[in-house]
Amino acid sequence: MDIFLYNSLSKQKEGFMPIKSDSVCMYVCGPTVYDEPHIGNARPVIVFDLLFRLLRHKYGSDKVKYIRNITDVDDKINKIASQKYPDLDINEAIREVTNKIEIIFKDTSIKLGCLEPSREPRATEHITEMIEIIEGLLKNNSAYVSEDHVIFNINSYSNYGYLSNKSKEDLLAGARIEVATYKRNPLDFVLWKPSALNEPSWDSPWGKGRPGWHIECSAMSAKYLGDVFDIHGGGVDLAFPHHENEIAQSCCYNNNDKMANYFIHNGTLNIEGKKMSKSTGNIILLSDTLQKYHGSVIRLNMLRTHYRQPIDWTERSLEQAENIMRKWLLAIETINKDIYEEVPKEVYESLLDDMNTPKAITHMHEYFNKQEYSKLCASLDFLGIDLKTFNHHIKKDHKMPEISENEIEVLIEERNLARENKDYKKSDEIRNKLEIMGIRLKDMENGTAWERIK
RNA sequence: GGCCACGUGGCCGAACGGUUAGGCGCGGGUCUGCAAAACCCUUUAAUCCGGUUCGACUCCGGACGUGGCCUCCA
Repeated sequence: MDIFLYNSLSKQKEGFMPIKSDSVCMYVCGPTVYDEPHIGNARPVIVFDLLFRLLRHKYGSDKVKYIRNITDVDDKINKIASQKYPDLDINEAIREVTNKIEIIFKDTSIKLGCLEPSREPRATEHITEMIEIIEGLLKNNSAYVSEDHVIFNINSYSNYGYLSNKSKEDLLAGARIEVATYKRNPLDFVLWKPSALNEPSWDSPWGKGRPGWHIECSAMSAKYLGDVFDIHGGGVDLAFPHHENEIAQSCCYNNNDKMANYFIHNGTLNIEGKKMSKSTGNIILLSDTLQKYHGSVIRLNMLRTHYRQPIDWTERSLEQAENIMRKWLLAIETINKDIYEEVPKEVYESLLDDMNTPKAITHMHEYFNKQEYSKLCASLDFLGIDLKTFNHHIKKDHKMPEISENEIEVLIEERNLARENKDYKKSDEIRNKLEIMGIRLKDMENGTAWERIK
């Protein structure tokens, strides 16, 4: 059975055929490490982790190469670095910022149940490769030097705009771009730019400077995956200009008509019905959400929406996801989780069909209803939804009440004594008292259990 | 203004040219001293206007709405 994926190049679902029949190469645009990861960053991380898992299942875990870059050269980074560490040398300050954010990002990815990519190359470690491509583009007349900048000449690539379905004419017509004096054409973009003293810089044939945004992906994807590879992924907002420019650069440099065979884009994310936006403060940091919800809940909530659909990220949907998780967890506790179980057919086939996770989750509800808990468990495992640590998360909650466990136990005993004496007024008082403190009692056949409520 | 995606029941969210999606929530019930949990039952749909068709939520056109990209935010 083939994997079917929606290819942004052809604008349709296609059966996936890798270049080499027995292995797969995938490149995904990773984070610019200048600020703490937010919920919007989580979507591509989770979506492409799922694709990685799916490909590994089909082709073998050692047959899939997944490269996710780390963009650690960017003017936003410079700004933050000089603000945060005004006393440090700019390069050291930048390293402080990027190292710190990179660690948080990786730690967060793990909490979201994501496997580590095969490699996470940093842009600053590939300046040489970028310069090499830029030199080649100059030789080709695909680029020109102007006012110490190296600029890509858009007219040297006839297919420009194909991926994002834009014509050069339309782009020019709608251009609100302030035309920089060093650009011959407003759509031309920067490959290399000069650096001021307070900006990071590397030596180059064009003087001390730094790379433009797009060139790093062309350089790193070629280095680790080859001139043409199977899958290039990222958020749909990257299709233009980022991926479009990458394609133009890579194809002109290699004299190819393609960079990757499949471009896969995940949809955008809104928060409580409104556009996510840093400037208006409509943004949710993953660290905040992770304090309230386990990573598995975030992951399940993300996968309840098909990856190409826009998601409206709401507190309510998160609560729903958590309800489902709790329900499933209780069921699964009754079975032996250590018995290895292959991913059930219905779930696997749903995922093969352009990663239809909502459909897969529907099947999981069916398993639950039919009490086929081992199938449910295997499905969760395949989706990377980790029940074991979710389990711990619930138990951890129980250990951190504002009143001590001892005090709770004492009150429970007191209440049970009252119940035996049919003093229900007193027993209800105790129940209410605990409820106010966030402790809910459950009278089971073999005693009274309690749990923290939110 | 240009290009694109989407608009399903209280909420989330699929499939499909003709048959009940599913989940969450609400309501009712069983259980319980009362609750909670669990289980059972129940509820409802397709933004609007045309067209194609024996038949459209599903295909086509238009309107309206939401969102994305065109401004180095995934």
